[in-house]
Amino acid sequence: MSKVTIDDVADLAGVSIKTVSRVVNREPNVREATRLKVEEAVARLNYRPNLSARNLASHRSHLIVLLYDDPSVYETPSSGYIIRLQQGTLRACRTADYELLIHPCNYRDRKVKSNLTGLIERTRPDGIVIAAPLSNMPQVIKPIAATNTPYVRLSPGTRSSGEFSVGTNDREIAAEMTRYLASLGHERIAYISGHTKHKAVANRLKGYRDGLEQSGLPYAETLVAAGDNSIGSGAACAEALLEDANPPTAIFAANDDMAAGVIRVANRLGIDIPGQLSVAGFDDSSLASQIYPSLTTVRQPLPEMAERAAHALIGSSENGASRNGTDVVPSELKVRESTGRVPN
Amino acid sequence: MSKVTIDDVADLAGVSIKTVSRVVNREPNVREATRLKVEEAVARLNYRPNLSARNLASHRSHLIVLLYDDPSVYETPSSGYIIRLQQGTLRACRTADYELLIHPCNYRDRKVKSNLTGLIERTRPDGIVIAAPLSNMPQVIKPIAATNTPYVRLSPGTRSSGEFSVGTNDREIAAEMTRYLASLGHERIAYISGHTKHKAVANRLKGYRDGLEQSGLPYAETLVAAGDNSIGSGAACAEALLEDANPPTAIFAANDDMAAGVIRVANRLGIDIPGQLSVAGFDDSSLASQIYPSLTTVRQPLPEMAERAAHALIGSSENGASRNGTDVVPSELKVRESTGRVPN
DNA sequence: GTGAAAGCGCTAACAC
DNA sequence: GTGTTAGCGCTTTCAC
Repeated sequence: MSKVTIDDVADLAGVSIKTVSRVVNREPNVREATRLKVEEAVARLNYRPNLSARNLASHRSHLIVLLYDDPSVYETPSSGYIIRLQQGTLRACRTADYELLIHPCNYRDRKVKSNLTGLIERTRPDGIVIAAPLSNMPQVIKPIAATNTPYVRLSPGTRSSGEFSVGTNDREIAAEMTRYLASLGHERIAYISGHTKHKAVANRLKGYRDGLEQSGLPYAETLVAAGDNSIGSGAACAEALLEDANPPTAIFAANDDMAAGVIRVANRLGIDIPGQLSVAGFDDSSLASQIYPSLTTVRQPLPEMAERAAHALIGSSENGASRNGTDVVPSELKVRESTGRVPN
Repeated sequence: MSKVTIDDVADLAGVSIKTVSRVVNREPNVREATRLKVEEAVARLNYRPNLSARNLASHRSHLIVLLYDDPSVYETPSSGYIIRLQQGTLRACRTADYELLIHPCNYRDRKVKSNLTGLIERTRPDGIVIAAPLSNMPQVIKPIAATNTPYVRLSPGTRSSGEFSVGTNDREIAAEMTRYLASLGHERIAYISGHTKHKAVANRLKGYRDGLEQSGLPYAETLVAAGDNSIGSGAACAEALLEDANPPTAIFAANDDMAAGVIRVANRLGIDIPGQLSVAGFDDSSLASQIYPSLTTVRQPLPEMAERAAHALIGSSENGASRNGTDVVPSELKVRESTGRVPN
């Protein structure tokens, strides 16, 4: 294995190591000819700067941490959710020569704080991307903020000033889905809400109400059931909703897993989807396109959101320019087989 | 944020930095009383050694890389597969104070080699866990081996001497599944094979044949279809198998996605599962328990396998003792709703 | 524009 | 058992 160091490159190029450093770090004040010489030497020797040496000297680690809820605890979030987040973050890291450290973390644990400060002090990441629902938990955010490590929150649910976050249009897209169902003739559209800890998910309920109103449909509490994001809770809510004397003709669940629970119950009860009942989810998890019938849902641009977050972090570590405000990357409706016209 | 260094600890404890280093690294030759003094100072100051400084001085990075097939390319491997691998690797890392770098990698890319050597030269990981199917691809293994970075292959499919790998009993468990189906009275048991690139998956076909033989059933080429691990290919194979004049009563697919494709086709064709057709998969992906009917499948101990692999790597980097041979962690049958007695 | 020297925080090798 | 001295490979001053 080649242990090419900056000295080797400097020797070959006939310059000082400082100049090599300048070229490698794309700093200004290098004559074009010199730059070319150095770049050629770098290529010839296949030189790669040593991350650790770089970090030690520069107090920058070229490391980004992706923080998300530990799926091993309750099997949520779903693996697809995490993988898409990782993909986006990795994309940003790769183009900028940063590495990604993943850190699933259980917010219910008493030791979250020491867990997080330990991680940060050991690895000194240049930035932390915090996925929902951790992104709106004080016990997660506060220890991180206390270390002065830059971070970006994903779908924090609420806006807060002085920091940067990336979200999507949860509320608007939930309204759009509701209007879409109404446009199919549905008048009794039920809603299964998710975990209230997840603020962005809570916004979907508001969107549902907006959508009803925009469609001239009344809001009825009997048409709203409280799930907890799991398949089982979706099934339980569906049973409760469907045994009503005047059952809904469409059910909109705040995530795909719960929608899958609805489909499961409908299958068991011999209710045809979408003939007798339309079902819509949220997330476009891998499940959504794989189950039968495939699920009409909302696709969140998770990779893009994570990529923007990581990109902002990398930018601020490179040139100190930290952004603030909230970037909104719009979600989109994915209409599939599980929704159709209201039965007549 | 505390920037406590080893000097601060040494000062407070009234010893030299070397002694602090010894205590922190659990090296021998420290008097118990001294050790306690130092440990107290470490706790009081909340000292955490700086990873980069450590790495630079010791040529060990306390970093483990998990390498797997890039799912963004063909949506395989499934996200559940990757997440379970990550969980196991993380478990090993966490207990030993190592960090995990994830590296999805596209083996079809011409630049795999420079991609991998670049990663290794930049981060100098103490070890690499290589997931299947990358674990049996020369274009992946060779560049890694050339860098002398310790690695462990997961489910390499074939054994090779002089190195350590962790696998499972693919062949035996596939035979067991086949015998299980036979024990339900099935005599026409079809098999849908997966990607031949994945050697461990190829072993499942051998297991299927073993199982038939052990059950006194003949092997028939017409009952074997070649899929490519995708849902679509499972569906296509199912259609081909089921339109036969004498169709199978059970279909065993080499992975869950293909089994889901079979179920999909059966649903469309109005074939009842498991009443008229039994379906079995392999992997116990999240899909398996979520679809209807839930899938009888094989659960691979992926987290345990990855954990053992990472653990071995960490051990060899700590004390230089590298293992070899193959550890086998057994898979187990998960009998669910999709299999039942043969129709009479 | 470029280079020389200092030092980031730690561990290795060797003294004591 | 414990401390001292050199670096690890880079970036950061600050000269030139």
